[in-house]
Amino acid sequence: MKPHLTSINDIAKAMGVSPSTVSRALKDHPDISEATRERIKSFAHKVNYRPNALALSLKSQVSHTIGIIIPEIVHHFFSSIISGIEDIAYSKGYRVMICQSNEDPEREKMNLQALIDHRVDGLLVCMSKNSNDPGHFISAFNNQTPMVFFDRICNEIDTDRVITDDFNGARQITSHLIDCGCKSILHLGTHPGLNVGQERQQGYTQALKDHNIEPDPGLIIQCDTPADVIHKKEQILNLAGSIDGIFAVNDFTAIAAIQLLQLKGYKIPEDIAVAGFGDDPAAVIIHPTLTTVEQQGYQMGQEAMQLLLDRLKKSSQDQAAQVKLFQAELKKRASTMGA
Amino acid sequence: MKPHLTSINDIAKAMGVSPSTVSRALKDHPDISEATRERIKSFAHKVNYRPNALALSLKSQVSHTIGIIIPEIVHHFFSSIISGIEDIAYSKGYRVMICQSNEDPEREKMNLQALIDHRVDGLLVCMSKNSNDPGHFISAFNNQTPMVFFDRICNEIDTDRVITDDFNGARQITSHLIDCGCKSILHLGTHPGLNVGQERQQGYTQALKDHNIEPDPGLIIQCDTPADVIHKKEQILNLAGSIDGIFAVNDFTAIAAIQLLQLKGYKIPEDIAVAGFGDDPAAVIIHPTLTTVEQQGYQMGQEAMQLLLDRLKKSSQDQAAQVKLFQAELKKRASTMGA
DNA sequence: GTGAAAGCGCTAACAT
DNA sequence: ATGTTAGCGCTTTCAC
Repeated sequence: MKPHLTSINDIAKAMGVSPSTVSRALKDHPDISEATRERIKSFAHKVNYRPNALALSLKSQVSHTIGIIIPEIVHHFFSSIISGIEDIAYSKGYRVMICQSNEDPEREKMNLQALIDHRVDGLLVCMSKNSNDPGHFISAFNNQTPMVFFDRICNEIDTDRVITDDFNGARQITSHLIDCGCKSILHLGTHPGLNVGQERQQGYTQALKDHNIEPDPGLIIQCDTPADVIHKKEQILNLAGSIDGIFAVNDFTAIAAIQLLQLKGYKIPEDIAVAGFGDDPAAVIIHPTLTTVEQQGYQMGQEAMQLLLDRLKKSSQDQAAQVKLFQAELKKRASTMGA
Repeated sequence: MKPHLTSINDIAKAMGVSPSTVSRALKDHPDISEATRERIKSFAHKVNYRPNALALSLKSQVSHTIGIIIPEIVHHFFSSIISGIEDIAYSKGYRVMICQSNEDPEREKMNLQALIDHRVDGLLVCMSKNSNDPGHFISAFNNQTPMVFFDRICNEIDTDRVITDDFNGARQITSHLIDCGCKSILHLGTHPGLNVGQERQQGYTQALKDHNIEPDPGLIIQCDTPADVIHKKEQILNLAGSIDGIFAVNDFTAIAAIQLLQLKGYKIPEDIAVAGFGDDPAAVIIHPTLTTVEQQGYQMGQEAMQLLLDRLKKSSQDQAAQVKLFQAELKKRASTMGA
């Protein structure tokens, strides 16, 4: 029951010419006479002819489609990135296929395969949290698939990267906490496996050292979601009495911590100053508003797509890998400073 | 510099058999002898053979790809829907192409065209706000393109729909405001053109009537974004003294209103109770937590994809249009009720 | 200025 | 049990 959209062959038959003539006429090939060209074009327009992108891709070996692999769409930072990618892609005549890995390496692997099966021209990837083995990405890369990583990169692959300066952002925000008078700052951090988390933790540690504060391993907890905050609430509350600041690896976690602490009677920022990372929209909704650093998701998405396009233009592999580092701008808000 | 992934022809040549034998062997056709089958399969595996989805689609006239047209990805409700769609699609071997219209009818039109050019098997659509003329959707539908609308439907097209019971949700929440003692409720509503907005406004009006309150046209303002709230703050503040409740068409607008009113010294909910619509994550972050109704984006996405799959199975048009109405569950929170 | 033919990768009737 | 052929829709070289 499929529509059977009219093809070049249909037009050729209907007009008593050959398919090649139709093809040429439609793309204003100089060989075709003015008369036939117009005749064919107007007919094509009348029957609402549209070239079959699939056939075009098969023929030309270029699909004008790029694949995105992302942990999850429902996440302000990630959806902003997708939006940036999509806007650039759209303006350049590219379509995007989006797959979410849901932080599952198996699914990530299958997504990759499916996108390659669809012969995408290139890949934009943000790795899943639990990706222990990037083997599938490595072999795809070795197989000449143009790739650009964003946010969560793959260290083993030497290709373009679009990342936030997580180290510096964390260093800045931790410095800011210290400037606000914090002496004992808890870090709610993420998996050791995640580059972004590690960078942030190192930035935190560096800032402490910058201010001659000895980092205390007891003040680093692996806790990077609101659920984790609930789960580790005892541990956090036990520490709460002896700390005066918290730097959380992301805003949701920071917000969950604020809510937990407020519930127990702590005043934010008077008793404990709290800072997050990312500048999620919720950061200006929580009371007190959350000090954080802004991550430019939309722009990062745009940049990633642009890098991929550049890479597609040139002969793929033989260009040096570019790294676009986005500075995270500090947003000082009420959760760290008195009104 | 493209990789040239190995094709069935390559395998055939390498093994001294015909392409059709390879094709058959790979799909366990009974005609092929155990021996050749295994020989071919293991070779294919060794060279990492992967079928070209483009060729398959061109041949079979089925792309196993569906198109999504959505106003914007960066929006919790919409990204949840996409996630639901993607999960079902993925599990059934479908890929999705996502296009955002950015509420621009022109772009929406081009998106539609591009997806059709790519020969998607079907379309999942949430119309743009400013779509005055749904002509392009109508002609695509008449041209047999399977379509399912979600959230913002197209009244002119008789096909499957997945929607929230906006009327009932708004009626419930307005009733709740009245139960909380509100006598004079301001409605911050949306464009007259949007079905969802209209339904919500009618639900609001109905609830007032249910309680013998005469609806006051002066208490309905077109204001459906935080930016609108800023823009119309004078108007809202002028009314603030004489109202005791607000029902906003969505949560962001409700939150912006709360923030505006709090800034001016109003106590929520004591002076003015406020309710939203959608149960955005921010609803439990704002203080006081926001009373709202829950919209099940993820489930709606799943359902929409399922309807489309059903539609693809059958002979397209000749089945009655289904409507899946999701009830919006009332979430009573602090913004309408004393602690 | 236009047509015929081959081929992108794959499948399926139709041979053998 | 395997090969040949044609064709999905399109482009492009090569003829005429």
